[in-house]
Amino acid sequence: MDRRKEIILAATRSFSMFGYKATTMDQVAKIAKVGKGTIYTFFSNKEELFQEIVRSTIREMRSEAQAAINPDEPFRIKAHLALMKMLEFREQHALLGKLIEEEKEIRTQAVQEMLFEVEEEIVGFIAAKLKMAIDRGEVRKCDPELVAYMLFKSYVAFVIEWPETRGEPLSEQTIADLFNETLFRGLLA
Amino acid sequence: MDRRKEIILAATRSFSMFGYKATTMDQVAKIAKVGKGTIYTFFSNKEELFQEIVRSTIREMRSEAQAAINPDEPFRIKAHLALMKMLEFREQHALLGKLIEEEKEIRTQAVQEMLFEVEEEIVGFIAAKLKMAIDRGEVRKCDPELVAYMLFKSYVAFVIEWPETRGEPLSEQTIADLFNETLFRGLLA
DNA sequence: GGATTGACCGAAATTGTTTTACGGTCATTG
DNA sequence: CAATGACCGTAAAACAATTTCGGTCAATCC
Repeated sequence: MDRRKEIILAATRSFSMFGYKATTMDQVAKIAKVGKGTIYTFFSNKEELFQEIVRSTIREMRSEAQAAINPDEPFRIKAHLALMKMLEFREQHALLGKLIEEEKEIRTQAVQEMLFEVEEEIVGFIAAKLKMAIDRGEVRKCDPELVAYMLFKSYVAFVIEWPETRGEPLSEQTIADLFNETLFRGLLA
Repeated sequence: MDRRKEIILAATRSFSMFGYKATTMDQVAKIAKVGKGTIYTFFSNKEELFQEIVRSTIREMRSEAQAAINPDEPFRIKAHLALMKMLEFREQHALLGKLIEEEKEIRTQAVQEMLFEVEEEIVGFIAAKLKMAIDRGEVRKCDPELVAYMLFKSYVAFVIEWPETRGEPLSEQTIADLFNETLFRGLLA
């Protein structure tokens, strides 16, 4: 049995169930059935252990997004599916869901930083697809980073914030239509 | 001297300097040079006094936005100028600036509610202009409320959030160009 | 003798208690 | 009878006492 893997497994479960702050190194050691000192032979501190785990979750999210799209489809379809998939992942995945909750309620610094990395990954993913669409002439020339950022923020606004403040969520079709008739339309070459 | 006016003046100064929570009714009474009980003959409680003041600030913001635009200009110009003006007002105005700070740090409920009204005012303002543009055939048919919401959220993202996370602010020209070439372009009839 | 451990340390958070401050009232006052 | 400020109950701040936790390292084990 691989001690390092056991530690990561235990920490993942604990972070997912209790969040970053409420997870103690003693707890992780106990679940992983190792001495607390052993953890520190693999990870220099709690935050590094945490970062490693979140970053592997981010890679998982990227894989799922990649798997959700078909390279042949137009950019607007790819962007919509990828954004919806990643936003859903962010909310549904046990670890990230717990972290979002913790950020809202406790504002743990380490958590804020990692959720920012999640955001960067999503924006970066969309920016890369957008750049490809520009290169192949499907989309007009524009700053992919800025437009990807706008897409991300707008999707978050409609998928997450709108239901929170206005009560009723918007259907996925409504959101897709809205973007098709405004932003994506303006992007067409 | 008008007691009611004096009270509003005193409360405005106090809310602007110390925020909602840190303003006490004793403090307001002292500044206004009235007994505390007198305040309660005009306002039923602290929150109502606060609401009255914020709502008058909102009207002030609307006036400034209205004054900043020319009815003859195309929607994209009006929307840009109005959004920039209102976002600037929101950040620069002593009262609203203090409230934004208080919301971030203390999350006072009464403050959250009033800042939500500020947001609603901005979105409503843009939605109204958008509806007019649609009626006069300048802009394609769309849901004005949803598109105005997207505009607001995107502008906040670029004007306020981008500089906070990425360090460097974007020039107003960069922002205007970005929207002209994407969202506004997609809206054209 | 290198890997593993958990008792141990100081800092930081939590808990429990006392004191203070505050929003709102209302009997008194001018 | 409009205006006031002492007064009330609650809620928050302040303080003290206690516990918890991240990280270390001498002792232990294999």
